[in-house]
Amino acid sequence: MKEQVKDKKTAILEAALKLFTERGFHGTSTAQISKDAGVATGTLFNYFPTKEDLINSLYFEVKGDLSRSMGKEIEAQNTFKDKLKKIWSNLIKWGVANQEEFLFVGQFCSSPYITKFTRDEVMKEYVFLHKLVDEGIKAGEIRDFSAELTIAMFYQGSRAVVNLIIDSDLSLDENKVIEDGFQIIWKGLANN
Amino acid sequence: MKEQVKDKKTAILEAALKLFTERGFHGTSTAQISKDAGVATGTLFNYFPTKEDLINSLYFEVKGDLSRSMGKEIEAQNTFKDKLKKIWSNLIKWGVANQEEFLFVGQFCSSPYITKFTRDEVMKEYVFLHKLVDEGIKAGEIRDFSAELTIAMFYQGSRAVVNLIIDSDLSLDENKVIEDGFQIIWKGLANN
DNA sequence: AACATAAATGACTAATCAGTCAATTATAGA
DNA sequence: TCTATAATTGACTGATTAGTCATTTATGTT
Repeated sequence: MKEQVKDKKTAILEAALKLFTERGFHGTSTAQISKDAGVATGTLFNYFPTKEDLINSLYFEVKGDLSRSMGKEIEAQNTFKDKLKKIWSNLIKWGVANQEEFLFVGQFCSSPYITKFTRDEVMKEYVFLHKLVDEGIKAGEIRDFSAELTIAMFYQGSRAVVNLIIDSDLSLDENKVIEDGFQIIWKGLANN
Repeated sequence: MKEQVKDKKTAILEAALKLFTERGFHGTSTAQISKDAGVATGTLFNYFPTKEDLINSLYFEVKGDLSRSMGKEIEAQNTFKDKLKKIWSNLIKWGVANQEEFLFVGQFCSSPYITKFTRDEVMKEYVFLHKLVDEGIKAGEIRDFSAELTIAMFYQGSRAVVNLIIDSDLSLDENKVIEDGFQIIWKGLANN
């Protein structure tokens, strides 16, 4: 794929991300996306046959980025607790640094425009978290609740913290609330 | 307001709830809402001057219902922990029993179609939770993190549990996961 | 029954939508 | 430079949209 081609495709995806997040799927016209991206309406449909293809591609890209960020530097952590803490701060820092993407994922994770295929593809990238939690339970590091419940509480907790940081005025100490949040979730999950 | 009048208004709100949840704000036409509600398109605009008025009324109603359900039988609980536990199970049971409403609130809580006025009106009903948490902190029942963080973790945790119950097959023991979830969040928040 | 008022109707409109396609422009190899 | 192919364009279309309004129907009072 040539230089300029990639630029246009990227410009379309970026414009779509911003507009979908601001105004939703049906609230955003393809004409508007094209205009924001600085391309003709026809160009959009060269890269994405339909509007649904566009949002599915976008969802896939964003979730992939989140997944990669989440897993960064995990190997370098020695203890299970440190690994979980790293994932916690990775998740939150990604959300704060990529607020549009964070809101987009929140809005469209259970949207009917995201196909089962896209959902399944995305899921594959999160297997490692499930594995890690299973290991943590087996090793007696965290309490033996279902891994699904554990992951859901952990993930939603991290989203709660991001929302707090986003909504707050600037006086809020970001690192403190990340640390406090982890204290809460870790104490909740840990074995004793 | 007469009997039949209320019926039509209610029918419109119910149809709107279902369709907005399924297909989003712009994805749902007023014609479709009217048709589902069994009224003429003009009738909808007698009760709600614009589509935005409709969704704001709906949001207000649903959030009010959630708020009232959340606070039920709190006075009957003796300890702070029991009060929090009651709120926890009230929140989750409301979500499970009102899945459309639950998804609607999740989708539209940060939507641009909900006005600041509606948001502020809704907020007023949640003051009591903030007060309760403040009291709990003062009494040394729960740890001294910011009330906002505490409430956010608690609320998102309850949503995590509802999502789990909704998505799961029927083999999942609902009461068990409510209880387990509370164990996690309570251990996380409690002082020692 | 006669009247007044309120509620309900659906055909209608101007605007906007996703997606098409014939024509144009840019790129690259010989 | 010539030719072939790929990328880009935007005017266009049939379908759909939120909202209007003149008219009809239902309700309540005397």
